[in-house]
Amino acid sequence: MAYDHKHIEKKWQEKWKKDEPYRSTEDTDKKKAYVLDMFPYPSGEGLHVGHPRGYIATDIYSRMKRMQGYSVLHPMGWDAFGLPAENYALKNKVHPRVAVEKNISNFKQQLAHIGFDYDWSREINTTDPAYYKWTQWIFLKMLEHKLAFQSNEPINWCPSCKTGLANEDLDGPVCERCGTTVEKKSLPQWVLKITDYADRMLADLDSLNWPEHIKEAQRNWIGRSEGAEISFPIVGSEETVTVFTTRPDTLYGATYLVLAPEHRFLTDKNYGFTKSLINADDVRAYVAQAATKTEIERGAEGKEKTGVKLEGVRALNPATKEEIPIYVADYVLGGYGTGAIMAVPAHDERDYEFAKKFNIPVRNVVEPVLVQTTGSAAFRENEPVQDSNGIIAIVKHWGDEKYMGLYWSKAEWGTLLTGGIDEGMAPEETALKEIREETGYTDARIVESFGTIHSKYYHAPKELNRFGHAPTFYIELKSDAREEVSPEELAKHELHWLTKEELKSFLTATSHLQALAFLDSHVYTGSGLLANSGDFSGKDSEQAKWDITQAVGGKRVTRYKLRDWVFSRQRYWGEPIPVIHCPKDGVVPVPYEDLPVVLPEVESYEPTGTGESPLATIESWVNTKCPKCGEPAKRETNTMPQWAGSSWYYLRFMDPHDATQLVSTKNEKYWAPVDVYVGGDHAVRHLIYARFWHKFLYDIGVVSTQEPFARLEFLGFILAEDGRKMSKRYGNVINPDDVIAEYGADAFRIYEMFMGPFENTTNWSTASIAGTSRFVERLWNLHETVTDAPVPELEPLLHRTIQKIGADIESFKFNTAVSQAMIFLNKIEEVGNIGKEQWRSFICILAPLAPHSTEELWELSGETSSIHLAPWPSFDEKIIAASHSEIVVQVNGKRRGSITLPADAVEEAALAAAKALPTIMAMLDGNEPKRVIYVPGRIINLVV
RNA sequence: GCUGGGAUGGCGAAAUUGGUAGACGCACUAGCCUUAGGAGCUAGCGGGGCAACCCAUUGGAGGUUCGAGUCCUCUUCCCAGCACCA
Repeated sequence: MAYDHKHIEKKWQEKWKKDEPYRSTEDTDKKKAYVLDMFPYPSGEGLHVGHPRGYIATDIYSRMKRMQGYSVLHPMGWDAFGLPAENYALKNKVHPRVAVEKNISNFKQQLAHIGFDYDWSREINTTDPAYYKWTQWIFLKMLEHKLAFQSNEPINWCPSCKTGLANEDLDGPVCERCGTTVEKKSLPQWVLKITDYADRMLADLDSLNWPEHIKEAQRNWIGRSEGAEISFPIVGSEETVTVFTTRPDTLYGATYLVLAPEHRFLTDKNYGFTKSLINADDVRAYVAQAATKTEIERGAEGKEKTGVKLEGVRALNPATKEEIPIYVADYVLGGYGTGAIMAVPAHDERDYEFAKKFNIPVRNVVEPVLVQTTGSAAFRENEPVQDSNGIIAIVKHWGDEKYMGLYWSKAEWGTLLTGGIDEGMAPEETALKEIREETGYTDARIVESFGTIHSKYYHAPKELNRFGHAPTFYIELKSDAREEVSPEELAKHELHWLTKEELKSFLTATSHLQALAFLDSHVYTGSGLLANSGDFSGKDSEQAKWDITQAVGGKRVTRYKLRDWVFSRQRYWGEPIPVIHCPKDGVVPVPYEDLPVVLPEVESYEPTGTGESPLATIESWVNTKCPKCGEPAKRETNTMPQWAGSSWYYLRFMDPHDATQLVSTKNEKYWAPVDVYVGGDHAVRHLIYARFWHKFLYDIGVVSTQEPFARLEFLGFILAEDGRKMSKRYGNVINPDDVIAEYGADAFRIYEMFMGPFENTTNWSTASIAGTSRFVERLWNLHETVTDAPVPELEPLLHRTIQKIGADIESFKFNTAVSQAMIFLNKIEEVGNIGKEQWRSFICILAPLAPHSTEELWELSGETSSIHLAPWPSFDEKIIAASHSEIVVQVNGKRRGSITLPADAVEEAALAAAKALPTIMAMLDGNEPKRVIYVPGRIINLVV
């Protein structure tokens, strides 16, 4: 009889609902496994086939863990506060609460068809007052620990969503939700000091078993950089401009300062130094213009630098004691560092670009040091070194876009024009002289000087290491005027005219390649030897960094890109921020015993757009009494952002019904941390917020682990068959309900896992699901071939299959687990029957993947309890090893045949067997192999 | 530009971590079965050969090794994140 998926799947889904075999318990006799999905946002669109992929993975994983004897926590819940739900409700003219309830029940029904093992008794919903009581509780604790504070700093404001946003809610310069360009707006805001945790969040990333790209994204977002703050006095004033730089070693090359348009010296009229400003109007106009420009405009204009010089105001470079100009320019960001920089055009691309435009001097202070590591001139460590001075010149052809290359045939060595500097002769003079002597060209002009390139190499003729110091020039020939060259010079090298590209492969010395690089980019941003830097000249730039900082009274500081978390939203659908504003006592937290502050039911919850929350209009709710003095006071009307509830929900699953505490110590100790966390996207926001809250809860003793999620598995998306995202807009959405109705939940589950590696993004293919559907059918049909006695032929492969499927599920390689199952199934069909115990083992390891059909087959085999509570089968490595009897015979590393030998056969036996093969005999042609490499159980390789 | 990850048949992919490249599945081709098939079965599916076998081959170029998809150097292209962060 064919497999009737509709009937069988329904039968078991109902039975599991009734019997609750998946109830989680804090069973201290067992090891625990906490397996968690990123809980969904119940949108109105319902699920498409991409959504359940992660849920199927955790389902399979948790089912296996349960069978392996673990106490499993695999819960599900709903993240339902926030803008999407509210916007959906507004559009459809229903209350968000009603919309959310409806969407949740729709989601739950869809999930039920797939046959998940969730413990629904632990379901949570972030919009439930019993839940968000604890979200508010955490906020109050943060307030208590001064991690939550009020601020009036301008924040990102989305004019379409009518609310303030955190940096993390932006997609570049636009609101990630609606795509509207955000504005800057000053509003009283609640802010969380996430930056206090930046260092710990960065350091602890190393301890996490997470995909590298996600850790990297977090490192990027935290954006730690070490540098120095250095103060530049303003000439004729008491004021100083403090700049942040990661390159204090280049201080001697700082030839101007730049203030961001947002710098307080420019925006705050109280700063006296502006009195001496001659062109105040121009400056003010530039600042005003920059303020109206959105970040996208600032960035878009081809990054062409703009700015205005502060005429009449000068700063003192504390190292050189030179007076340098100050500019305002929008390439400096107000929000990072101190909002002011020292500009070093010689060693920073952006400063160089600006300096060229405004004709500001460029002073080289760091010179590259190269070590020749390849070729005959490779530097020899631990051998004596001799200093030498010479020049390097890039010489351009008088007519073509070609450059001079010299090939030294004796040394097999391609160079630019070089030459030693004679005592008392200027490098410039030397360069021109060398061109004349070595090549005869007389009509040469120095166009540019690149400073000195240092290089360590081995000088073969003298059998000595050299540390060369070479001033480097770019020289153009004005004509082909040429005098005679002495025959001995001519004999030494051949002259070639080469394009830049050709020169790149022609040159052998790394120092010459560096000279060539200067032609394209005039800016050297690396480290090296300091020059033109007073007492520090000649020192290593990296080592001198902090000495220079100290010498000018600067201080070493660490800066982050990460901004504090703007935590207020001027919208209705969120957790009310639990504070009261009292005219007398100021900000007063709502007493813990008064939590939760329940979101009031209202008729109109439209955002006002004025920067006030819609809650502000509900007088009866807003007006309250101060908990401290009892006088009339007003409630805070802002709500929390969408990410609040999801920042700690994984803790509530451990103990979802405790009305007296967030999570009991007993349960937290048992379940924490989350062993495997599965989801896509959210690489930065949710994970960084949750880690922040978790570390805070650790600090106040609520949780016992430093990190919430020990292991993270990243989920690849499923695209539509046409390669685009599944969306109503494109009409390419595949609904899992339809797929399941046609092929069954088991085939659907297996297909989603078989599509490709779990972290890969793949296109959905309805045609391909036929393969896994066939697999379930064929598996079903096999139960008629079960015999009493075990089939010996199947033993090795069965054990290998148990081993591989277990290991693959453990490491989230579901695609190869499925493939192994198919291989074994093919083998059973080939053999024709399977022993009863073998069959039971096989369906047991398939149970996590195909929970319905295997449960039915289990029952058919005479069992009365659930297969999902059966023990996971074990395997015997010896039986697996015994099957590896075929070993490959190679000649010179190429496969030429195979022989069958016991795995523990000695080399002599293997060699004899190999030699006996006709092909091998022919290839050896009576000779003995020169060498034999024998890897028992694998290969034997004969070298002839 | 920076950082991280990739590139293997017509397609999704696998490869015991340096040891038979292309497992498994899809699509395709031929045949069988069937009133019919978007069902099932058998065989084939890099190139050559009736065959045993031979040759080529993991984006490209070099290298290390008895042996390289895997390690090293250079290079091209693709994806993702960040991006005037000093």
